[in-house]
Amino acid sequence: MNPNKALHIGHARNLFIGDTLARMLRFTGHDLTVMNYIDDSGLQVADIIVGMKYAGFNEKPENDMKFDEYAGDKIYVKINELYETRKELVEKREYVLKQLEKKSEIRQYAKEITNKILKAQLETAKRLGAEYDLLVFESDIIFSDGWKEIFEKMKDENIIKLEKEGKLSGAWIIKTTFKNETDKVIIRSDGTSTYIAKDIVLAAWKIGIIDEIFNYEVFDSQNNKLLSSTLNKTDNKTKFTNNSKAITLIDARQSRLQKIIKEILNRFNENEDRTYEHLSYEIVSLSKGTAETLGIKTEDKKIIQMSGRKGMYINVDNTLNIIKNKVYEETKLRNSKENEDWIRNTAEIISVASFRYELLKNDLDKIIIFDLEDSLRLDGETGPYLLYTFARATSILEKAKDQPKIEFIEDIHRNLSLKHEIELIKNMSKIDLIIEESVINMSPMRIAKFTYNLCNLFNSFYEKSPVLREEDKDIMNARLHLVNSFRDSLEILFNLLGIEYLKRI
RNA sequence: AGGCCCGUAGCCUAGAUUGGAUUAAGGCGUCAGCUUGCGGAGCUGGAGAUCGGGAGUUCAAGUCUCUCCGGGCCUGCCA
Repeated sequence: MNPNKALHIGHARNLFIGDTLARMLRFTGHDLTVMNYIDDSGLQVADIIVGMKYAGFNEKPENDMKFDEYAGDKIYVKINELYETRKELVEKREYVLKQLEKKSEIRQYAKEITNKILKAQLETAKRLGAEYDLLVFESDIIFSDGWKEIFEKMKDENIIKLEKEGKLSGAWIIKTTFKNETDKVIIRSDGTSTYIAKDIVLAAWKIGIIDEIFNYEVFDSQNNKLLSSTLNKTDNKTKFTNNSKAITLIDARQSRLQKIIKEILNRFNENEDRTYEHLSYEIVSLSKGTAETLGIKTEDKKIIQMSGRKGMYINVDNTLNIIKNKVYEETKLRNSKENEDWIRNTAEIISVASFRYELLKNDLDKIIIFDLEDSLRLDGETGPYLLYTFARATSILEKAKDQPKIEFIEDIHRNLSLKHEIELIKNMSKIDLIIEESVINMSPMRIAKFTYNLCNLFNSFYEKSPVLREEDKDIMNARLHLVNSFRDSLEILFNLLGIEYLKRI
C-alpha cells in the first residue's frame, strides 16, 4: 500500500483475495506470515509532505474526516494540480525527495505522517475483516544492508552491469530479453535505487537468499500482534526471512516486472528448494454510471480506469457506507422491534459480507467493472443471500424441540430420499475436496461459488422439505440433522470467506 | 512493433485437477406462478447461447493446438 491516501476498491480486491487465501492456507495447516508492503518513500509521499510543509495545507483535517482520506483527497490530488501553476513547489518536491533518501528532519516528519495515514488505512482493513502479521517499510529496505548484499551478488553473477554509454550512461542496469524494450535501470545515475531494486531485495529476503535484514517492533501499542520492520535495535528476536515459499499478490500490470524478479531469484536458488510466486489478479475499474456519479468525466468510454493522482477512484469506507445505508433500511424494516445498536451492527456485518462476496466471486484473471448500483443488490448471488440462508437454517434449529440425533438415523435412504435432499448431501460432502482444490489453485472464487451453490441447494430443500412440520419422526430427525450439518458447513465456509455469520438478519 | 490477459444468452459470471453422462450451469433483467405452511433478502417454471470466427488433433472439444478478429494491460533513470 502507498501510505498517502485512503484505500480504494482496487485495494479492497487485493485485500479480500489475500485475506481469504490466508484463511484458506491457515485452515489447511500451513504456517504463514501475512505481510503488507508499505511504499513509504518516493514521489507520492513527497507530495503529501510538500503539501503540508510548503503549500499551506493543514496538518489536520478540519472536520472529522479520516486522515488517510484527507491526505489523499485534500492534499495529494490538489498538490498535483498546483504543480501546474506553482513551479516553486516542483522544486520543493525535488528537495523533499532528496531529503527522504537520507537521515533528515524531513524524513522523520514524513515517517510520522505516513504512519498516521497507515494507521487509518489499517482501520479500514480491519473493518473489512483483514489483519496483517507484519508491515515492511520500503524505507527500511533502502537503508538496510540487504541492498548491498544482493547488489554484490548480482554483480558477481553478471546480472547487472554499469552502463558506460548511451542514454542510460552511469546507471546500473539489467539487460532485458524482450524485444523493443529498453534495459531496466536498477540504480539511477545519481545513485538512488529504483522500485524494482527494492522489490528484488524484498523478494530475496522473503525466501532467504539474503539473511535477515530487519529488526522488528510492535507497530501499534493498541495491537501487539502486528509487527513492523525497523532498522533500530529491538528486543524482538523474530525472524521472517527464509520462507520456503513466497506468494506476492500484485495486480496483473506488474506481471512483467515480477517475471524479471523471479528469473533473477532463480539464479541464486539452484536447488530450487525455495519458490517465489507472483499471484496476479486483474484490476477493478469503474462502470460508466458509477464514474459519473462520482463526477468523473467519462467521455465515450465504457470503462473508467481509476487513478489516485487524479482523484478518480472510489474510496472503500465510503463505498461500504453507501452499501450500509441501504442494508440498514432493509434490516430496520424487517426487525422493527430490535434496538438501534443491533440494527447497526447487523447492517455492518451484512455490508462487509456483501462487499467481500462481490469482489471475490470473480476469478482472478477477470477485470471487475465495479458498479455501485449492482453492489447494492441484496438478492441473487450476493453476500446477503448467503447470510439469509444461514439465518434460515439457524432459525429451524432454534425452534426445534429436540436436537438432531445421529443415532436415530437408521435408514438414511428412506429418510432422506428426495432428489433435492440427495443433491444437497452430495454437494456438502465435497467440501474437503473443494477447499483442497481451492488452496492448490489459489482460488478464493472457487470457495465463494461453492458456498453460493450450497445455499442455493439448501433453499430449494427448505422450500420442498418441511422440517418442523414433518409428521414422520424419523424423517424429521434426519432432516433436522441435515440442516445442522449444513449450518456447520456454512460456518466453515464463512470463516474462509471472512464472512461473519448471524443468527438473524 | 513485441509480450501477457480476456472473449460463454440483452448484461454479468461458473464450467478445476485429468477433453467424456451437460439436454452447456448460475445471477441480473424479462414473462408466468407460489404465502390460512420452519423467515418471500426465498422458491418453481418459461423464453433467451450454433461457447468471438475458421481450421486442426480426437471415437469425443466451451475445455487441447494453430490462425484470424475484437477488447484490455505492459514495454519509464514513476512506483
